[in-house]
Amino acid sequence: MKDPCPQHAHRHRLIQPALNELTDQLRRNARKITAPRQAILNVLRRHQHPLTNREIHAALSGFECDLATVYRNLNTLEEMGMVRRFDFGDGTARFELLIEGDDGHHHHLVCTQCSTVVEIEDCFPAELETALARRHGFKHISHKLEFFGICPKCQERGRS
Amino acid sequence: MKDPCPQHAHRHRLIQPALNELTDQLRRNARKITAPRQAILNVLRRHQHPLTNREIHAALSGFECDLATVYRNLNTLEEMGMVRRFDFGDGTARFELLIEGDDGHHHHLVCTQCSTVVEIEDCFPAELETALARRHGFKHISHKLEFFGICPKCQERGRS
DNA sequence: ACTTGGATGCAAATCAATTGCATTAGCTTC
DNA sequence: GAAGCTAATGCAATTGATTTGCATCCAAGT
Repeated sequence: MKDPCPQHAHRHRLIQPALNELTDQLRRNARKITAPRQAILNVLRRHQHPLTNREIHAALSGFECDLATVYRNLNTLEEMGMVRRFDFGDGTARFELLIEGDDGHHHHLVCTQCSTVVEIEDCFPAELETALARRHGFKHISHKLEFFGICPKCQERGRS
Repeated sequence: MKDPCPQHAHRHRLIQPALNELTDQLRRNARKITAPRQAILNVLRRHQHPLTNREIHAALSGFECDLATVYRNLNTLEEMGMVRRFDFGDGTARFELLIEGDDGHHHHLVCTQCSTVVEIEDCFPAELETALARRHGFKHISHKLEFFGICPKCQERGRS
């Protein structure tokens, strides 16, 4: 099978979890294995970069389900810790499938012109974050971090 | 005049720009000095922490203007670089007045229970960001970074 | 004072996301 | 394998933030 998403070939982690592993996770969480659910997981499994609800809905190959069902499922999948929600500040949430055992913590570099997404390995330094929490007396601290810029291709286009 | 916003007394930078400095900035940008505009700037000037359009609209003391006007003004003020837009991921934008000459770059620590906001001095290390941009060939790189956690007061409340 | 284009008010439209409700269909139990 | 319970779904309507069309108004320049 060829890469389902060539423009995101630069993504590092390209493990495709087997579908039955995913359904097992559902079972363990006392969730029913429904057709929409499986179709959605299949889409997420094949496109391992942040997808909007709408994109997921559009990518449901063959099988159709209501957009509201996609929204509902991504919310429950997030609660279950099977997907991670990202916010690129454009008003629509994006989701990525998580690999079991991996908390999926990572960030993105997004092109402000063509929306190309690169997965980033860097993260805000943990010791700074800990110090920050202590300094202000906060507990259970976390962060949202995304980078924005102009990708190489759009720089080319700009010059032409 | 007492602090207009006691629960944000921990905010460090509490310079209140004079209203006429702000109107000067408008003039320099060929913007008309209108009553709604001044009222909005006045609100931002008095409450130097992130405010939603709705909050700003509600805080317009005495003077009333349409909510759409608030939205339009914050967009133009953002274009002019007089305010900075923040996104805490709750679906509504927040704005802070910028001090002239300061690019206003900073981040926040937000309580996920009571929404208390603390301004943060830390930032993602510039050298890491530069390296990141170079590594992926991106230009004009920037980032969005916000921290979330449980504030001291809510920790108390939780225990009781 | 006169003119003009930006600014405003008001209502309607968008757009993402959620929700109420009747119906359907997994999954457990017998 | 049928019965029963409840989650899950489809569909339509709703919410909430934000934008926009349009007629009117007014700040600023001449």
